Amino acid sequence: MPELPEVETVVRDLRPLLIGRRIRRVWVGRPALRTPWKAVWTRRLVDRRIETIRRRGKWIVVELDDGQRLVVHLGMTGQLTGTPAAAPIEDHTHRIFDLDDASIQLRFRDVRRFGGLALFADEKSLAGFFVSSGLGPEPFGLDPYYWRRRLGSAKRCLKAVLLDQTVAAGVGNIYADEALFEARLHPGRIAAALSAAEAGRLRRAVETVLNRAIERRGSSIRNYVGGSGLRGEMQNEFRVYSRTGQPCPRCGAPIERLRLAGRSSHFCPACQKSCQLSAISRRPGGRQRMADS
DNA sequence: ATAGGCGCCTGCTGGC
DNA sequence: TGCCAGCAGGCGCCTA
Repeated sequence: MPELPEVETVVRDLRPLLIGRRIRRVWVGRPALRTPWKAVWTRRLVDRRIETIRRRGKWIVVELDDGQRLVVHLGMTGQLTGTPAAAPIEDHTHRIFDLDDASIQLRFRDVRRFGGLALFADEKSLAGFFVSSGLGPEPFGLDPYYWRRRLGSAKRCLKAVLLDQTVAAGVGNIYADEALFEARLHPGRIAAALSAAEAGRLRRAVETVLNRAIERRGSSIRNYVGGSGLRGEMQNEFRVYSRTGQPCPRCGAPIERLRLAGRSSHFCPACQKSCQLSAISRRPGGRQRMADS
């Protein structure tokens, strides 16, 4: 569910609620999420103070005063919220952290249980985890040469490349579709076949779309809420995602849906041509790298 | 080595 | 009203 803008919103919401607070008690409901909870983690968290909260890709990193790092992934339906302790505990709440401010709790809730939490001993072991999982750079201010190299070596379609967290961390299904629309590129085009100009357009489109979504506090389709329990607003401004059959906001053609890389992909068949004929005609002597058709 | 497919879970929606 | 198929923001494992 939550992609970079949603996770960023959670982090920004949680900071004023949690920084400086000390964890007093950890309640573990269902231990077996995607990452099983280790009993020692409970002991290691008690009496630790929360120093900072940050985001890396779709991961939330809570830094504790003794150097430990509590990391949270929201999967598809995860919610990490600072909630009034008096509020009723909703179904599918799997972790509750009591704080020294007894009026508020940090709660983790996840209907589908694709998310999870883990505790790392220090920054170094957390960094090692991110490296070993191949987590790519943040999608802001990407080095254009890195971007072109990653696209140029990929024989798969653009949609698959955008979803690949080792290329850039944080883009998911919604914002991949929205970025491809913004860049006027067909999701099924082969990444290696892009011209330099097209690659640059896509790189900038990803930033544009993510920034716009952060300003709107992310997209709430069903489960997503920010760290204070508030829904996002970006779902009202989708140009293509979940708009199959509705008119393209640019040209009015009906939006189409296609299954790519195992995910549904939404695009405008008129604005996002699978063959960019104009790009080819501008390079008469160049290699015809039309790997898609 | 890469890339695609499937499974993990639960809940909701739409068609019959 | 009920049943069932299909679908959903992610990701890791398996296979070809």
